[in-house]
Amino acid sequence: MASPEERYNFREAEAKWQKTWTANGCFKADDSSSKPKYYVLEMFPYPSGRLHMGHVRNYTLGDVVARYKRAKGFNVLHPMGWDAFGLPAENAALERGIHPGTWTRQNIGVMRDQFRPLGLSLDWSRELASCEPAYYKHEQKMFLDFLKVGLAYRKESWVNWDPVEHTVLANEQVIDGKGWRSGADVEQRKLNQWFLKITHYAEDLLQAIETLDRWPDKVRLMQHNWIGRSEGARVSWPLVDGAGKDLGDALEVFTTRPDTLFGASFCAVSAQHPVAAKAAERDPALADFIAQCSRSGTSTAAIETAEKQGYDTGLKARHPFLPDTMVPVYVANFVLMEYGSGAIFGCPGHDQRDMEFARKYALAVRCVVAPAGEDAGDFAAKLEAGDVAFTDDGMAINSDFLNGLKVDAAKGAAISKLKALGRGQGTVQYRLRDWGVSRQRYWGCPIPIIHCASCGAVPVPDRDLPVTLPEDVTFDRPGNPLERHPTWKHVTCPTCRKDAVRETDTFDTFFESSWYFARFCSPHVDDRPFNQAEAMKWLPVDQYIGGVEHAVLHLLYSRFFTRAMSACGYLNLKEPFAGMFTQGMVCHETYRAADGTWLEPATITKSGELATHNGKPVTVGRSEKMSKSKKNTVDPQIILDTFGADAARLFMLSDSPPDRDLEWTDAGIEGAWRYLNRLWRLAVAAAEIPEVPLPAVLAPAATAVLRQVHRAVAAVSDDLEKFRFNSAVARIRELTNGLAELDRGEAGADAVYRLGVETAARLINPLTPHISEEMWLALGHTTNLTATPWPNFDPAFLVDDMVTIAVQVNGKLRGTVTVDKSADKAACESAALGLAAVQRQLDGRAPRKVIVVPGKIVNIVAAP
RNA sequence: GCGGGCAUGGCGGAACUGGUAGACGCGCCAGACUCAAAAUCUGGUGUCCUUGGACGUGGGGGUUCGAUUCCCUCUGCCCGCACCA
Repeated sequence: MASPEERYNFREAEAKWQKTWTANGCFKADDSSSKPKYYVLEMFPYPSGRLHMGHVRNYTLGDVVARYKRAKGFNVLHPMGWDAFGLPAENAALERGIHPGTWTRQNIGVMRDQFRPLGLSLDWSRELASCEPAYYKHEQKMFLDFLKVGLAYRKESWVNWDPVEHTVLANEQVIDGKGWRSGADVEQRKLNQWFLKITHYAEDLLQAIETLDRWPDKVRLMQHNWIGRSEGARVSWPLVDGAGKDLGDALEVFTTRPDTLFGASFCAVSAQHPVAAKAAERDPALADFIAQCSRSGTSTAAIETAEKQGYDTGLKARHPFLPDTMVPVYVANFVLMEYGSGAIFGCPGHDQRDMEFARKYALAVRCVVAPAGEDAGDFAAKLEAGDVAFTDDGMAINSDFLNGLKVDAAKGAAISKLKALGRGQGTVQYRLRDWGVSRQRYWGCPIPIIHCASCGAVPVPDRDLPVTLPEDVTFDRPGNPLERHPTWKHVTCPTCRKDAVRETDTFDTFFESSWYFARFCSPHVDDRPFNQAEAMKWLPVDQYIGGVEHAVLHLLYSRFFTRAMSACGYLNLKEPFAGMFTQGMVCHETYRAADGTWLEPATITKSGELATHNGKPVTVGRSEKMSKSKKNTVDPQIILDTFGADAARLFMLSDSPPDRDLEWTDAGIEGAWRYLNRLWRLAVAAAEIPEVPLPAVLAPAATAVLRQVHRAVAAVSDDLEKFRFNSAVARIRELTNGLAELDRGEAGADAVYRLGVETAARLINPLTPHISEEMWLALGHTTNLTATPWPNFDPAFLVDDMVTIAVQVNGKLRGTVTVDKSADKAACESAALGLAAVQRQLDGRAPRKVIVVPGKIVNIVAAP
């Protein structure tokens, strides 16, 4: 049936507006604008070839911000690109024989096409793909600059080596000590790797977290803990051999508890510590023990709970304060080479790990700190007989010159003494390690270095950049194709012209994502990564949006890169992201058949509480993150085809706060679709009303709705500013409910109705851009909403003349009274006391006390 | 183990700095329109008893005239880190 109530034709409308926006260049960031800038960025996607609901949510959130800020008069930069290097492309090559580059570029094409129907306000003219030489050549240059200023270096380090795949594995790729794909036992190997000196900025990265006031506290805390600053002391313990002879060498130890030095009963070094290696030369059993420690990976939870084990080297260490006291030196499996100096001193009384170790190897336990208010002697006796270390604050005992000092004071005194004796000093230690960027992979950015037998590691000269990946590679054998390519790596040394080989490692793919936000500011310059003036104009990103899974590494690496790029003259900036928002995941119920296999939502039939699959009952599991393995995914393509982009966007925005997980439901998307039709009917009705100014005199009902219009503008603006998109939708729905209920026969009601529908269209435009443009057009406007400023509100309409206040007796609600907004306390009180319900409660008793908060509440306290 | 977060109707969620708990939506119930269905519209919907009340924001306690909101404690779930000396 064809009538004004005809359902909204999203297919036609959405395609039309997408075309119009593109044709008019509505979303191009204007480099010469005088408006204030606003840079909105969502984390760029990996081109997996398929859009998923997580993408839809992520880019919708960013789009709301971009469109809102544009309406608020900002010159908005909202670009899009592809995080295009990475392992899946190599897996595709392995499984299907397709070249990683071909696969990746095909996927980009497919995904770009999938993005279009979402109606995102993106500036596609700045699109980039990190796998193209035009992009990655700049990071090769940057890396060489980092090398020059000492922010990049090469060192030997321990890696997880998969002997079957001939490759290094990331910690996440090692499961129970075995390679994730090969299943082979992972070995600890020493390899020459390139590192970026992120630790150079440890303190600055930590301090500057304070300035990131528009980041979630959670993310700031995670970064804080990741950097892991701890204050302590380096203490040196002169080494003595088994016969008591000084070796002229000292063991460097890091401790946060120099106040407990008098409780020391052993020292321990890591299995990878030089002292261990040296001692093992004369002791095959020790060598075995060390080998055993290296074999057990350092990454899995099982190993972390493993029992503490040690091996006595036979060496002794001389106590820094007590020259006549010696303690044994162990090699221990729980001491990490990468932290501090790879060696510790053990004080079993005041460290639980040391306590366990001491009990196992029958070492002395000596109490040197006792809690205030307890008898030191009794406490010490109990502690030394038990298995639990005391780690709280207290008073030093049995500790010579430290006795009587509280822990903090004792730490200071111990450090002063160490310094005076030349045996140590106060120091700050970080958990943060330098960033190892070498990967033994093909599909990444080549590291621009040439290894020459006589000149060492030589940077590729500028004139020879970029070093591009060879196309003719095969993946039929394990290992890195660059390594076994017949010609690619064989070159002459740029310095001495002798035969040399290229570095065959490529960069960690976090490298590309650490600076793409700057490239977006001037994506077309060729001789530099970006134009500095342009970058400084747009950066920092005003609002960055992405998943919390990148809360530590990607964000920390980008913060580091921004500093490093500044150190090399590319920028003059510390922090790349002024505002950060982490969105929740998209979840769905899970379904399992009787045999335990997962079933896709589309194959489930539901009637009431019962769910079936082909007539057989199905177990409905809890809602979990959409994943291929649990088959609980919903294909955005199907949703877009069935309901359109606006419905998908509206549902994603309205059902949950954006930082929380969202549960995808059929009912939800259908509800969103129904609302769009409701909106459209309002627009069709309003379009019939001629555009006239609001009359001076309005009927009370019309005034009330007019008030509602202004309130909605105020509330929605505030909600959008604060990322409360779900609440913004609720406010708009309240407004349209009010409009639908308005009696149009009353004076001025038509004009208010029209204004209300127009306002609703403008308010919902950032959320559902297509239908709002269509409404705007239907209402007779010749301009686009993309170019229409955000509506204003009149604060006078936000307050009512009369206010309804709650009346309580003894804190319990007994009724409400409506009084003039300027009513004083006495007036409120007498109005409240006039309520029948109040009198009934008082039952003749006089109020003992009356609390009046004007405009809010009257609470009458009656005698009990 | 350490650190952080969350807990509100059948469901998703709202409630600004302590002041009418449950906005808005989903679902459900009843009715209207229809030959019928869909769509749409109207009304209802925290729980328990009879109008009027009583109870109610994970459990227990506290502060307050008044607590979803602040404090203590317990329970459950989620996330991060994980022998970091």
